Amino acid sequence: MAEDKLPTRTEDFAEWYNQLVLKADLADYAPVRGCMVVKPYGWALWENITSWLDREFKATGHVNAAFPTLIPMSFFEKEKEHVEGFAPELAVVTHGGGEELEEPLAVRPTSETIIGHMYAKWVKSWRDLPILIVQWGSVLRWELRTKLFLRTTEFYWHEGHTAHAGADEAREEMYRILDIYERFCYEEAAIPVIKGTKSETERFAGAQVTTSIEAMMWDKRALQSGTSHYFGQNFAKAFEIQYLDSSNKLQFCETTSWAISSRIIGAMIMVHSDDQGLVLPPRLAPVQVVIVPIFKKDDEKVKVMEVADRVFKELKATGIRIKMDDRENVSSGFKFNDWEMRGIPVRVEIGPKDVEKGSVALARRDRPGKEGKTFVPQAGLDSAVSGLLTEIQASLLKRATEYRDANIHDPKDYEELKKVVQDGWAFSYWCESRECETKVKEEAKATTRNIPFNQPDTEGTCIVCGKPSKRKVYFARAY
RNA sequence: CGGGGCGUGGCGCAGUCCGGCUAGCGCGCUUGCUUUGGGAGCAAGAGGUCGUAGGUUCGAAUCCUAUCGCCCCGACCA
Repeated sequence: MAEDKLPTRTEDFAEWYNQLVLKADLADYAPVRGCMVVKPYGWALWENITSWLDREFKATGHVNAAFPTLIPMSFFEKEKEHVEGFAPELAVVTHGGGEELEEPLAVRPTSETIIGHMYAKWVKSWRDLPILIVQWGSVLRWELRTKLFLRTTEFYWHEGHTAHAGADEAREEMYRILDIYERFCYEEAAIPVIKGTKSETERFAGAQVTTSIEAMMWDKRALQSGTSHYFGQNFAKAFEIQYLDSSNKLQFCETTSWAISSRIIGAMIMVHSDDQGLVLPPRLAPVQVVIVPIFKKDDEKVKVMEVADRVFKELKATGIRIKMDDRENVSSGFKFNDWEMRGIPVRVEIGPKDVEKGSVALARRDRPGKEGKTFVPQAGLDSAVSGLLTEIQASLLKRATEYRDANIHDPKDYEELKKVVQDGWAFSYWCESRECETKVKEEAKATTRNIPFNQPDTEGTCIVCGKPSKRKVYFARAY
């Protein structure tokens, strides 16, 4: 139950986030350290996310499959960078059936290794390619500091794993997926993102190229919201994924992998939500409209409920996800706050006065309180509501985009860079050397987010060392 | 692992220094009546091996010892 107020975002952003997740009924802490329980409301939101992505993946020729949770430890040894990257966060099963295992089994932190092993078995000929498989499930990483949705020991995601005959085709796959992720963020989550390439140090363990979409949260920190990797032949060589090409030569495959996780829910919270609670984009909201009937006496109840039931049916018939709040043990005021906490985009209030006037009160969640409330006629409500949902969706994206753009800076020199990344992002030329990147990380606590695909035509000089440099990068403090 | 804090009904806490009688308070929960257009009121209830295990004592939430767990701050990550 959402019974009292959240701390404001300005007061304590971290605590605002923690309480919001609990009070909006999205998730709860599990009895296991660092793990969360995704509650039905949170899972419904996740299902809306996954079903959109699943449809897009299938539309681009991908198929779903499932691989085991347990992976032989030895698999991780096969790719040098991969093992170095993941060894510190592996959970390992050492016993089974009361006896110690001959070979310990890792609980998958990601599935490149076991899938690579299987692909090696399945691929013989160029005719077997490409393989375009997506696995939906969860993985486990032994994180030191956890936070609901953003970083938990176990988290939910999809991982796409593809194998191709040529490097160009594999690279195209990586970009194709990143485009789907981008489209998801803009069209569904109403989150503006920047597509780009990760620096060498920020790259996925074992990848040749890692691309990402980066989003700015309300506190101006960056959140990597999706990634897509090109492995070249790294994993193919480690796992011997080979095929005979059309001229009967033995070749290594080119592979990719990519993911969006339940972390995206954290992003939606930190981009859109306000001091009243959760704000959800209408396209993903599990409940888009809630009806709150208001009455005192029994005769009022009969009249109000008659209208409320009719409105409910009319709206439901148009395909809107709608809920009737006919609880009688809580006050209307409580319900208003309760649904605002849960982020329902549109609230329809129907009271005795509305019955008389043939109107309803429409409240939009992106403008909380009385300001967002208008009175509209009951006639034609379905189009008014669907119009409002569309408007809210667009307005959230617009607001987030303006906020982000207003907080991306172009510092004149290194001193200014160190200052602006404390409360925003810097977009600066960078020589792409590890030294300059490390310096910024150590002195400003900001990392390179990505080198965007869209670059200015001009060239410049590295913000850190002053050497000529061709491309600009985003520096930001990140989650 | 290093530093700081905390374990007492579902949640948040008081009580611990200085041992004492039926272990309190707020929120939530249950039941009833009155309420309901921006977080309702009254009344009556239910609910606790005081993290765990030893010890000291006539007597332990309180003192001693051990142990477990959790949270926050520093090095990794979707």
